[in-house]
Amino acid sequence: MALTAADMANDPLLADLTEPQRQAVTHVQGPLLVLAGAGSGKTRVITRRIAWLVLRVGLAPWNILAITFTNKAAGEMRERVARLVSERQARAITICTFHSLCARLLRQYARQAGLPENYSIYDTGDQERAVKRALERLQISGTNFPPSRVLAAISNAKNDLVGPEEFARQAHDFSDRHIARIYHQYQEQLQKSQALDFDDLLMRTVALMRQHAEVLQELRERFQYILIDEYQDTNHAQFILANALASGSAQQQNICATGDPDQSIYGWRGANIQNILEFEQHYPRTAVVRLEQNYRSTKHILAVADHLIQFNQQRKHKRLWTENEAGRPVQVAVCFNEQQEAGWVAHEIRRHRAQDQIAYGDMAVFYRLNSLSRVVEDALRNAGIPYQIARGTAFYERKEIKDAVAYLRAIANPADEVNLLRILNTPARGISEATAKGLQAQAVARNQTVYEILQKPQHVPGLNTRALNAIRAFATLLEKWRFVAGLWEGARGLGQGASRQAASAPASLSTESSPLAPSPLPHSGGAPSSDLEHQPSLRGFVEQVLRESGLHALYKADKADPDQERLANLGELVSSAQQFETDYEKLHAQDRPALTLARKLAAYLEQISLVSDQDALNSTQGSVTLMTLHAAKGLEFPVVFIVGLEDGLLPHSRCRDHPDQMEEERRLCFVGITRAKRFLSLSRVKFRTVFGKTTPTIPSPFLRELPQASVAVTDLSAGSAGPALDEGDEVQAFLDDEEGMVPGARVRHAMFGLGRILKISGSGPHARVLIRFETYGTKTLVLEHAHLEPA
DNA sequence: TGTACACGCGTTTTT
DNA sequence: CGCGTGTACA
Repeated sequence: MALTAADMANDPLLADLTEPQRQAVTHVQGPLLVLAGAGSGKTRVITRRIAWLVLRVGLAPWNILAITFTNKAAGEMRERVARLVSERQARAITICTFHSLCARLLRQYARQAGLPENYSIYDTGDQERAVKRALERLQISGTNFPPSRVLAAISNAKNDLVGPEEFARQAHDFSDRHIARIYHQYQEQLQKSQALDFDDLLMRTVALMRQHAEVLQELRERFQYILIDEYQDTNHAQFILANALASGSAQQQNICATGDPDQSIYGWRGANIQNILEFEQHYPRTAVVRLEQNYRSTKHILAVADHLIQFNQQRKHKRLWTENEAGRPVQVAVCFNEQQEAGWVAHEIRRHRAQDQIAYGDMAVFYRLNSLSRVVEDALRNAGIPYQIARGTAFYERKEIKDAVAYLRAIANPADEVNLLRILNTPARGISEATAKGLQAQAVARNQTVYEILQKPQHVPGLNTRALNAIRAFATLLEKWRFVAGLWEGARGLGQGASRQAASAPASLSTESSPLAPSPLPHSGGAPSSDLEHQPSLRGFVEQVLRESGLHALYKADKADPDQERLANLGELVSSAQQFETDYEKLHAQDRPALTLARKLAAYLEQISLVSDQDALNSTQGSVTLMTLHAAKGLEFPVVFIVGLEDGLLPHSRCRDHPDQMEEERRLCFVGITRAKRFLSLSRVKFRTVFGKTTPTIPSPFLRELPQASVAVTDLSAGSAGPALDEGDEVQAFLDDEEGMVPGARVRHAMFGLGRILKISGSGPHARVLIRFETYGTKTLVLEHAHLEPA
């Protein structure tokens, strides 16, 4: 469609956009790549584009699929789109993460995917338990193959769509061959438990599409327009998935990717930056739009970010620019130790509030490691500054919550052994370790699930009456809950995989407005409680389970927790169930079959599995936000503090000697810097205490890479109490290129003669120089002791 | 079965 | 340093 300039100026969807932004919004046919620099109005472009497709092109909302990186981003995008189109239309658009899309598709096409509709989703904790069980079964020592490392290997394989068999074929060294066996056994465990891990969600969806042409066809017809945000952080499996959906015909390929290679920070998690760099090769007809004007930050902040990122070698050249005011120079604070650093941050926060009238909610503190939050928290608390934190120990990872959720998971899917075994004797109900082992052994011997064995424990050898009674009581309890939830198998043969038949209904992918809604699946066969009127609410059900399981009593009597914090957390879980139920009922008000307890429970469990910490962050204006640099992606704050700019921390020590990872660390720093709108402070400390050990630090090399004209250094370390500082530790030591000791300079050493400096790391007495000598090769020397002379 | 203590271990970042 | 796990005891 041909649009005149006048058309555009008059269209409220375009009027306030720049030329490149308009191009991105109005491009309709064929692949589109939007390379959006930080703060270039990407979200605005995406939401306008969706509105454009719906309102101007006339596309049906349910033909649009928008994929975001977090659930929170999805929610916000839906909200912003709803303001442009109607509430109802916005609801019909599929906006979600890759993982929740897959979770829903796998439930919708459970039959074709070879899955029960009520499969469990395993989180990291569940995965570790499953790996441990696999190790046990294989008689492999967990010390040589730590579950976390094994899981990382498995996860990498899955992200590359490499299954156990192929992994085994490719495994050539000792370690890989063992991991191959563990991988295989791990999958068996999951299969038996009817559980999927995060990576399986993607992998199984790809498999579903590959094996069922009719499903793929249906999905292609449904999702005619695909938008993927944060494309630089997609992995191989996600690429394949998106590509499969978008490749209906050569004419179609209505795929729009937005992202910024400079903000790719999830390489360690399998993200493949090549996906975005090679987008144009994948889709030859791609229209590329570059958004390089920044609307977010001051000139100084942007100069710092831009200067830093230019140090990355493997990068498409790009320059960010802004018409915003120059603002204040970026502060670099040198502190004595982390207490002083945190105290300084607290002080600055109060100052910004008093002097600049900036609300607490408009300020944030970023750090590389979650463990660094503690000191900052203490300081803010002492200063009386309210804060919220993207928690390191997530709500759903707390013991008591995992216990409670394990009950719900086991009720929904009794085949789920990890969760069933977790609750078997929690709270203690007379089922000993030995008894549990006996049950498991019997399950293996008879090739049945532990749940099935629980139903007829009399066949398990070596159980006394007490154990038998305990088991029967527990089994009865479980069945009762399943009955209440409408999941009871009733007369269906218990002997032949009853749990596999258990009918929990899927969380439907579509809404009432979709004509392509899947036909309602048969569910809750015959259970009397499928009568809506007589079912308890989800909230009531959760309360019932907490009460009757004894969990409530257990934590009420917990002497190790005098403040009853755990009990309060259980209360919070009940609230979350209620909150979910309210939202869910509103969303599915027209869809009576979706309102059964069984379906609510399944949907609730899915949400719990896929929700992340940062989704819980509320943007209330009342408190300062603390989070990791990774979590900061996609956000912005008028005031930003980044703490811990030290070598080994940012960049992290594991990245040393890995140029690729080093560049990712620089991007991470770049992401943090570009979150700031008006004020930015970077800080480092001279002595940091880690694991109770205080050690001198080396400044982050990134500090040397900042443009001096946009930086103001403050040294707070000198006046502080504590061990005397070295005399030579000057304020600007890390920024100054003193005495001509800069990379590239020629120098003379008393013993090694002439050479050229390749690199300098650190400052003051700890600075190290890497020199290539003409006759002695390359050496690293301590600057202080080397007594170098300019040559 | 529950409690108490010692030891040892680990710490990147997350859907 | 702080947590969780594992072991020894009551």
